[in-house]
Amino acid sequence: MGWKPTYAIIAERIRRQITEGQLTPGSQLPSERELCDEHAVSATTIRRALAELKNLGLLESHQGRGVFVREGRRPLIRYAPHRFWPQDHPQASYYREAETAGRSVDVMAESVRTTASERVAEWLGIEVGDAVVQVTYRITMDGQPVSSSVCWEVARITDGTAIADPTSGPHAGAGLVARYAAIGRPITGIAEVISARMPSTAEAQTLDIPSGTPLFVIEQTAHTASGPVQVSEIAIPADRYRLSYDMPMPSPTEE
Amino acid sequence: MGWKPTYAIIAERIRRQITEGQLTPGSQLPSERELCDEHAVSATTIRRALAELKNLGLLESHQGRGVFVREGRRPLIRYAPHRFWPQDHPQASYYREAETAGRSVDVMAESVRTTASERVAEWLGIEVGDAVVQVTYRITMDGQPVSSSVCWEVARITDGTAIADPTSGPHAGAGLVARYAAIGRPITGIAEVISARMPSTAEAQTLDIPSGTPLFVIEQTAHTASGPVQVSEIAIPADRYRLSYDMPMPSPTEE
DNA sequence: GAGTGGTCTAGACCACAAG
DNA sequence: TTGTGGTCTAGACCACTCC
Repeated sequence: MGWKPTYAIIAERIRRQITEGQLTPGSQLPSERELCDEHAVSATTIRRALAELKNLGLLESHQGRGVFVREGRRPLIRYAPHRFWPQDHPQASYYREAETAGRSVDVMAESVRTTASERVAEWLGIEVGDAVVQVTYRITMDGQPVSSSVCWEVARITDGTAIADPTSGPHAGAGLVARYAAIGRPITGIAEVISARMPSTAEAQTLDIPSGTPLFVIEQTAHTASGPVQVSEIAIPADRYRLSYDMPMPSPTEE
Repeated sequence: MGWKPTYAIIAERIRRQITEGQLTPGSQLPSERELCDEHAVSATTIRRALAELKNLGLLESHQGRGVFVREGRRPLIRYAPHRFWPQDHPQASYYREAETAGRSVDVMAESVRTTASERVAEWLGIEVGDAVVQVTYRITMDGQPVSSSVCWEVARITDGTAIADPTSGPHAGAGLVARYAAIGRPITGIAEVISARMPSTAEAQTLDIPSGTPLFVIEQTAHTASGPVQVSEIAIPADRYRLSYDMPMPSPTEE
């Protein structure tokens, strides 16, 4: 029962060196060859031990340079539902989040006009093949990508209005509540469904996700009185954000 | 640029066999030795390819038996804030969730009286060392653990009331809103902060988490008019639940 | 060029499951 | 007993980084 494989023992040793401060964030570990001698095991066993710790997000390796103790930036907090409210400014909420965190934000957005897939059609309550405006976003803060998302809007509703193209015009960069308020279709509610999974290798690459870090996937639906008008699939590496939801209870006096 | 390591190519091949239905959920793969011959590579390379897919949650292996395609149960949905409302029944919400999913639920709860740690004290707005009631829950559905949580309540508030011990008395098994309503301290709001990370080996064991599945960690705070009365740290394997949040917007005219 | 991590090989031994 | 996955070894070659 008490037995542990060698690689796990070594991983535990190194882990303790990190938590006890002998290995500080950003510092470099001895090379794999040196670790082999130090622990008197073969290279594969050392590699297996290091792989465990990389998978836990404690180490990161760079080919040709070495293995280093990861230094984690504090995750931002994504406040809901506050983030959706256009308080003083109608700007999209990540601008405020970056500002309060003292980070510089960069947004890449591309919009294309396309037709609804089966999934999007059902989600938006329209027919397959109906025209939709699809926008892909990629948001980086201080050069680090923090989210990538795809967003679909019903073209029939926004066509000919000031918000027809989310990436240009007077309301570019505005939050969705402000945008739909501008065309007289106020958002009545937003629903989010959160899942978490490991990123694919492609996602890990484009979002610069260290191994061992999961991905939040948020399916967001914005409703108006006449039905959903915008849906988004938002991917956020879980080491960049925490998701906060504030849920006030209606007072029991009127029950 | 286009080069991929052998193990990645093999992993991709096997992955395609799964997505295209040649390997059905629950079915067994050829043994590692057979796969070596089939793909003309060494055992380590095959193992590396299988490790990738196990890490993605597509495969699971059992020593002495073989490697199998995992069959995933559909994740439940945890509806917030609805789940907190004591609609017809004051029962805790997982009972309803299990019922609608047609699963049998089993709850293990243990309460102890202890003192507040620094973290819990700050969280609850009390002093370090103040008396708290700590409850640990472990909820299983159809024999599969779906969450484990630790919950702290301010003893000064509940002492001497009908809800002093959350695990016994007339309100055992009731939701927190119902419980605090019963002592005349209605919950005015609930806040949740969600993070996701990979489980530790201990967590993976007790929650029966397959490798490659992250863990939701929810920090939940229940507020009354006079401040927080209960905080919980809830751990949920991300393949068991999706987290839904419904956020209606107050209409600009009234309410 | 020297040192680093990344990949791969061929083979050994072990623990576990099933007939 | 046979076949399975799990661990480990010793050594090779490659790609990358830095001097």
